[in-house]
Amino acid sequence: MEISKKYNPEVAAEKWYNHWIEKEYFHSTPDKRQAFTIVIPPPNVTGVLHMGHMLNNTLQDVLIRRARMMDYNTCWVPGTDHASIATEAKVVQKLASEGIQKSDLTREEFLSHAFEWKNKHGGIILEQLKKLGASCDWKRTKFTMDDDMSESVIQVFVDLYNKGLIYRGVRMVNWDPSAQTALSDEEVIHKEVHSKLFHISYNIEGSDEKINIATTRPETLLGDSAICVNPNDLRYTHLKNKKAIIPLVNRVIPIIFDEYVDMEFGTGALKITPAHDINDYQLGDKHNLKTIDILNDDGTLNKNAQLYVGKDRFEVRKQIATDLEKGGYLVKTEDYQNKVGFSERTDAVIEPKLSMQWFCKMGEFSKPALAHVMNDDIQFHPTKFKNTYRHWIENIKDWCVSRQLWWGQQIPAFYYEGNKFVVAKTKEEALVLAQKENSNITISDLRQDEDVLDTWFSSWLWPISVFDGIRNPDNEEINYYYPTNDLVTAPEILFFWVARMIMAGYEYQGDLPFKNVYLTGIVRDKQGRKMSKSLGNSPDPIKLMEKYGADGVRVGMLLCSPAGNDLPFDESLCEQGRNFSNKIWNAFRLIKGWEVRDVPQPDSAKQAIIWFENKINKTILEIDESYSKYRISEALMSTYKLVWDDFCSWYLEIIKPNYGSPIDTITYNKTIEQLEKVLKLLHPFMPFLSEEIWHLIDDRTNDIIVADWPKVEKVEEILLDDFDIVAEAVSSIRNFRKQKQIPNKEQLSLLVKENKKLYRNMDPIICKLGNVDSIEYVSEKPSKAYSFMVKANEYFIPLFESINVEAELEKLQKELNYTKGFLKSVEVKLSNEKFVQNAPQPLVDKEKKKQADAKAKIEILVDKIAALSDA
RNA sequence: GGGCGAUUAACUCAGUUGGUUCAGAGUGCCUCCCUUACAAGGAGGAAGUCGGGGGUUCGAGUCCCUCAUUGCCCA
Repeated sequence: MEISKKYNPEVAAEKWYNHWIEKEYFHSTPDKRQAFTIVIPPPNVTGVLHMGHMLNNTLQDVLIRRARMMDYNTCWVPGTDHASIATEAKVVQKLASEGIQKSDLTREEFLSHAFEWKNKHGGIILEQLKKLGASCDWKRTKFTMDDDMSESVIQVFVDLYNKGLIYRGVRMVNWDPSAQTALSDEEVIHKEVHSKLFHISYNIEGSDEKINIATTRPETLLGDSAICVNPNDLRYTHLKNKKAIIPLVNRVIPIIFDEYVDMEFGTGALKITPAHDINDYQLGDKHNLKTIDILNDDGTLNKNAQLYVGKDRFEVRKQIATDLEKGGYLVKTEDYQNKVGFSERTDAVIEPKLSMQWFCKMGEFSKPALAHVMNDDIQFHPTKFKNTYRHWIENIKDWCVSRQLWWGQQIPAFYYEGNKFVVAKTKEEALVLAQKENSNITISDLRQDEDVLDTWFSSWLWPISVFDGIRNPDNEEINYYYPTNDLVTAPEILFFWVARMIMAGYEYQGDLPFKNVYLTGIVRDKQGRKMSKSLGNSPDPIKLMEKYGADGVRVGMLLCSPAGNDLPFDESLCEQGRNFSNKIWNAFRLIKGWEVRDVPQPDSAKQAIIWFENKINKTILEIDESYSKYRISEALMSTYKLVWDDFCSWYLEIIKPNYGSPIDTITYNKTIEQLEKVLKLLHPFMPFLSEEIWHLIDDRTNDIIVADWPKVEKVEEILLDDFDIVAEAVSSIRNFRKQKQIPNKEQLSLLVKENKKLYRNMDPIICKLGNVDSIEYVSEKPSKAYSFMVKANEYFIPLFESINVEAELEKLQKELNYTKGFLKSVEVKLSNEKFVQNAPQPLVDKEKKKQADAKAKIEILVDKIAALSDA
């Protein structure tokens, strides 16, 4: 069979993915084994695959594939969320391009357009994940607005309402005038902006005096209810009981006193606009001020403003500044930097707005959510996020769960007789409740709340609702798969999502939703910028996979992504991944190319096998350790080095038969055995390549995807140390060849003066790799020879030409100086009484041994130098 | 403004409860080699006063204080 010189990933990928699906390896049903569950962070239906998804889902796939090999019943549930604001915006936009306004449609008509859009675009990311090799249980694919999922959401809303944990109330909310909906605090991004601070003077009623205030939002003065100063501010004490007159509209407002006002800031006088600023609102509440809302939902001014009615808030800001100046009210304008909230979805400037919304109380929920993270029932990786989490939970505010949109679950509150309402799963149930109040009410009198629920109000139930645990809390699946094991997500949504899932988990299952939370970094470009569509700095993951293979990209992503650290992405990482694929491919090609015959096994091969078996066991220990700490990049690096350095560079080079010669059966079989172990370790990282080679090794029906994860056997550390000595000797011989320009083909002899007992079994390895014809142990150093040392032992390569005495002396002198320095540092320690007294005994003994070793070595070096100098 | 991190080689990062001369890995860089698995490769090599300053200790990259720089979260 002819095997291509380079690995072709595309063929293998498609072939094996289809094979795995056919064999239903990804599909899980409860059985006797232990479950290992991951729920995907549902990507948004509007999206396409980006590098963040690649990283995130590669990690999940690695965890799930390893668990599968460890014989867990693995279940990775995929799905998407409906992303109400983003999706509704897209649908509105699409309709607009067809000349249809949302306002022209009924709710039902709009939703049918939205579902049509979702059916067309909603599955893109999941399809793309298949290219990556994601081993999700596709039969379980969920969408947050599937009927059963929506039912769960509504059920929870009703339940929490009945428990008194959901209420309706007028509150200051974050209003997105572009999407025309309220947002939760978490959806507001505060950004530093350059703005202007306007100093405006208000006349005092019945006096010539004026009072100056400073504001970044002069247009809001039309909604002012008071001016507030600090009672301790001597500049203003005389204004008690006075009133001020709002410029331009000449409305009279009181001057009030409150220590809230910072005397140092601006003029020390603050205009109070309770309808348009959260702090002002609280002050207004305290002082019983009028609330004058001057804005329409779209950000234009309404008739309460009296002036500029119908104009946009930003336009008015410019206009009013001019008008104030004309009227002599504008004292000065200065440049100012402040933070302004923007909508996460639409990037519109957020308007604090008073409105009637639904809220979910967080107080009780937050208690278990905090406790179980702090006591590590739920572990965060890396742990540093516990602090951030605690800080947020401890300062949590009630969650605004209503959105003024149509795309989502409509709030199951039904109004009648004006503002009276009942909350129930269906209109029919609502009627029953309403009729208890008034038996004359008919179903047509009931009007359902127009608003929908926040998308996160769906997502927070995700680990439960995908197993139908809300509607059927005791069903077989939820009992089997819940709690899930690992959650892999971005720190950005720690509060949005992770915290709330924990709350929902304890509320509805009385248990944690997952045991481990792996927080990934953010994928950035080389310049450290976040990857975004607008910057166009994100590579197309599909193209990357075409270029480097899915395995190559997976390795590239993981190589540099320690948990919680940002990942400065560079294509060269995928290149490294591809090169690694190729390296493995060629190692396999080498092995497969050998003719196998019943010939005697060389000693070198025998020793190499013993060594590599220990080496691989040691590495498996390291890898398992790394996995248990969720140090996935370290697990990969250990695997990478095992393959490249230990297996390819050392092991294969040792057992490789001479060109044209066959390999003996024992060595060949052992080598295949080692290769198979290596492939298993590789499988979570490189599923396609490992499966491909697995089947090229042997025509077989069992697949590596469900093979057993290698078990660690005993590690003989001493053998590993011995090999290190051998390796060092080989390197020294290679160096010597290089210096003397002696080709590898030319055989050398090696003499060893053994000052410390060596394990000679591995000598054949030195012969093989160094092309040494014999190793002779001597008690006297030969006169004409190149020499090097490994530990305390001296090695000599006899020379016919004379050696370069000067160079040799220099080399020896250098080593002598180093060793003397070393000895000195050890002796300083040992002569320090406090060290000898305080340090643990084994450490002191170690130091003594070091001292003795160094002394012995110095003696040898001094001898050698003397001998050379004489010559 | 409040909180939490980070700062180790040119780059990205390890460095476990302080204890071998301890400063490490991968990549990149430099030298040599198209040798019969792989040039997407091989064999070697150089590279850092562990951000600055103080302190605790027999001993500090590791613990404490402080300053600087930087990132994230929240207001």
